[in-house]
Amino acid sequence: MNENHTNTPMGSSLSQNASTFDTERAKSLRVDAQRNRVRILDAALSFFAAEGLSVRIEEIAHHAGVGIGTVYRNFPTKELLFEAVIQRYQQKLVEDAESLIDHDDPGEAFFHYITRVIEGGAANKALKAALSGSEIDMKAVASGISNNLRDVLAKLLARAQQSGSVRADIGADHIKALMVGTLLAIEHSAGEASLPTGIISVICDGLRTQPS
Amino acid sequence: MNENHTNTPMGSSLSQNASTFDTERAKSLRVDAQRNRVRILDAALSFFAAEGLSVRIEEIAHHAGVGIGTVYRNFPTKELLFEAVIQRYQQKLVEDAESLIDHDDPGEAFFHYITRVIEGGAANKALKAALSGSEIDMKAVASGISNNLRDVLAKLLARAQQSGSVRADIGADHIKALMVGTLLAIEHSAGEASLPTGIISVICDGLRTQPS
DNA sequence: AATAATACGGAATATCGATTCCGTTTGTCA
DNA sequence: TGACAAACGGAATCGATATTCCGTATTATT
Repeated sequence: MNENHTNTPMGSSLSQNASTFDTERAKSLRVDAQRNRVRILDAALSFFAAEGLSVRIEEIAHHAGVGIGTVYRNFPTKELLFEAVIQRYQQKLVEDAESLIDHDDPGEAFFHYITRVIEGGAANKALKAALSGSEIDMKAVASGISNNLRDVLAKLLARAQQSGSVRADIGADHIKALMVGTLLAIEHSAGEASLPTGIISVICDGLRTQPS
Repeated sequence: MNENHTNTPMGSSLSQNASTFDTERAKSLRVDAQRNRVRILDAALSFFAAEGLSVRIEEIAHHAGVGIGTVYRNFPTKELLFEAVIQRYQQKLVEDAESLIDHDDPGEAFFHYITRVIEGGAANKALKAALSGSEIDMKAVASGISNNLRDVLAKLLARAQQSGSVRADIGADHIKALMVGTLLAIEHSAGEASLPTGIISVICDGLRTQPS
């Protein structure tokens, strides 16, 4: 049917392809179609964030003020829609990290960043689903995030470690896993508003250079 | 149909009821039925642990060497079967904790316990599903675990804190959330065998009484 | 051993939600 | 403004599973 579906087994380059595809494609869309595409993405973001992957396409369509068919014309699959939504979020996270790389105090930058990501993502089921790779089998998304996020994280971490504020025996993978875990831990503690702070505190303290 | 379905909104006493129900009920079963019931629970445990809630009932039935109908006669719902499986696991966790309450070194007992639970549960998707309460909406299970586990955890924690080995600004809820998160963090890091150790280490260090 | 009471297996059914299809509507362009 | 292409909406289709049902087989009871 369509061209752009090489469905590469490895997802390394997929995120690049996908956004390129999306962007270029949008230019040749009729104005109403462009508007709808954005609406769909917005609706999808809020619903995925609030309820995770289980929301029905129909619901997203309705909230976006379009029919199901329109959703499918833009995103041939629920999974692809999800990917598109996550791509956006990922983009923000990465840019966010990049803006901190030149910060004066590497340690502060590092802790500031992971705290920010965790607090920001705590209420976002879409992000958690994407990070934890659970539900649906979206290897592409997962590794897309992995690669980009991992890179900036690695930089922030390395600087923080060199400055002596973060223990040296861990790597970017640990951080990534810990962020996912913390995110999910916080979700699990839904209710007690005070828990998140304590949990983040424990994690950060555990990451600091140990006294011994 | 059956009697024992008060479907209490609050799950406080549910776990007790359920296991009582299960046990007493079993006594009046025909011998072959008793055997099948156990087989089903065993099969369900291994499948749920390995693949989470998504396994098909048919698969569990087949592995247990019985027909689908037999599974349903014992557990009217997939959810109830899952609950029964989790109840067992929970039981073990609680007993495990209780056996450590009188340990000489409260701090050691505490860290030993959470480490053990996490390492033991790392490969168990059923436990993670139960703890994180994701997928299916099993409030009963979740709160059942919450209550029992929370109680023993609270005891272990209190003693560890009194002995000065664990920071005083956190509670059992934090621990529970952290355990869930760590479990999921480890799942996410599948692959790198070295990550789990590092992650657990970070958490434990973060929980220790801080030097400052 | 015969009968009743229980359990069993698994085909048939029910449900739920993603995805397809096509007649209708709207935007673009001459 | 008229004609054509591009989009639209949403009913109908498809697929996957949980769950029901009932004729058969097994265990318990006499």
